Amino acid sequence: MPTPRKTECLEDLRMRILRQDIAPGSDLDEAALCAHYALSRTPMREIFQRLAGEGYLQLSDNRGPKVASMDLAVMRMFFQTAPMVYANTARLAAENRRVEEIEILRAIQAKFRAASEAGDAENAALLNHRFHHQIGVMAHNPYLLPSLNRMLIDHTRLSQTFYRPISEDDAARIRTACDHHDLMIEAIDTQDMDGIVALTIDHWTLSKDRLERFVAPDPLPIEPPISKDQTHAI
Amino acid sequence: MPTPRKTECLEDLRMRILRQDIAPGSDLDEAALCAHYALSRTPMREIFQRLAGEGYLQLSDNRGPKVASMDLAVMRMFFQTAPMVYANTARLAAENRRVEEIEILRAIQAKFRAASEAGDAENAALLNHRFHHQIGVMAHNPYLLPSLNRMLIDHTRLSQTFYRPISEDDAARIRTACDHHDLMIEAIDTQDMDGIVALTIDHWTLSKDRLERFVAPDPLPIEPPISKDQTHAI
DNA sequence: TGTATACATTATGTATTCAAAGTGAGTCGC
DNA sequence: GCGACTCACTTTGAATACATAATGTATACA
Repeated sequence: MPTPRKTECLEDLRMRILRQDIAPGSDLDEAALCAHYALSRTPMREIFQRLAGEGYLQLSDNRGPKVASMDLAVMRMFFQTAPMVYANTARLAAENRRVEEIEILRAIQAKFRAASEAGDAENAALLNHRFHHQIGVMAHNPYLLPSLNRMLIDHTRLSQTFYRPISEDDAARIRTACDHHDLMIEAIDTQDMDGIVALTIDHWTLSKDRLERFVAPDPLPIEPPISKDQTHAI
Repeated sequence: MPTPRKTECLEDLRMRILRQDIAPGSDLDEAALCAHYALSRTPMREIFQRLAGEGYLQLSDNRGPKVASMDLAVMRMFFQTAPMVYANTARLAAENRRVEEIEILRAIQAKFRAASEAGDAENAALLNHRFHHQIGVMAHNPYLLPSLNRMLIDHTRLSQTFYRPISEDDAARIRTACDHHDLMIEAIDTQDMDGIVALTIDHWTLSKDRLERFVAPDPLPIEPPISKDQTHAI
């Protein structure tokens, strides 16, 4: 393993992007990050390359790295693609999961329930991410996993406000979502293919409605508001 | 743009992996590649990082990079996942394509037809790759594209023998596949959603049967033949 | 006063050097 | 004679030094 600071930096940057602590579309300052994590430029640039490969960053030549943006055209694709990717990975997870992996999923869910019931919105969103990522791992499908991971990045960024209940109706939604997770674990455990697909669609539909309310362009758009990429509105 | 040698090296390594010129599962010699492409270790390692992000290579700590392997467990997933990914990206391409992109697709198809009719198996496989990649680009869906690209890497590696007709029956298949491409272009052009999905499934079914015949584990397996990852046979 | 060009400064890309970890061969002890 | 340990060597990771390209500012000229 390389220096622990490198791993730490990698994890930390991922978390900060997922929490929108670093805003979508914003530029990263290589020198500042090097100083902050006490790393030289070489490992820092390796981290950038890796995060770009995972979909967190975008790299272009002779430019600093930029956090993946979430413009309206992309968001439209997000809502169009998510149910398919989620349903298929969940089905594969039920098919291919190993018993020891189910315990990992249960452990994540326990933490998720605790965080969401405690009103810890930030950690709830992150643990929800880990829950669905674990399902992706359990699918044992190297082709679908990169797509799922990209969906989850934006899903988690969008859901930053999701677990911060405003109305009693919102709180009820969160409880339902949490119960969904338990049911999903059982369906995966018993390899109930039809069940897991139906549950996943229900789970998606629940969050979809609320997520759509928070869809907005990047906080401080870098590109001009009207570009040829944004031909469709949501 | 960085030094042209770097771009050249990146492209060349991709091609060599797709052609199975570098076998799946084999290790890459950093020093040898640096010498060959007249690059120092820093840009070469950036290339490795990037290729790993795209799914061509696998990196692990304190080890040389390894070409993505194609063991039986993975191949099973390949055949299970491909129709879904292909059909969905094709449908999205028909929906979201821009007119100027169709011309690019036609140009690739012209070259593909020439190569396949000339019996140039290697270039036919590579141009087929570019054709389907372009459809992926035209889908304008950043979530699905990484999955499509990973599928295409293995599809192209598997199909190395596909365009080298043995029987007249094989030759007929290739002609059919080529005609499919033309029909697909038209369906995308006219935004015929149902048409493009049906065509894509047909196209997949055609190649599937022949691909399955060539499924084999890595030429020189590094891992022992029986590992806990290979619980399923095809 | 506006624009264009040249120069300075910053930021990005590459090469080299240094450090640490893994690997293999040889030898010593049992 | 077999096994384990040590030392040398090879390979990988990190840091620094160097080169090149991009950007912004200032000045000169129209």
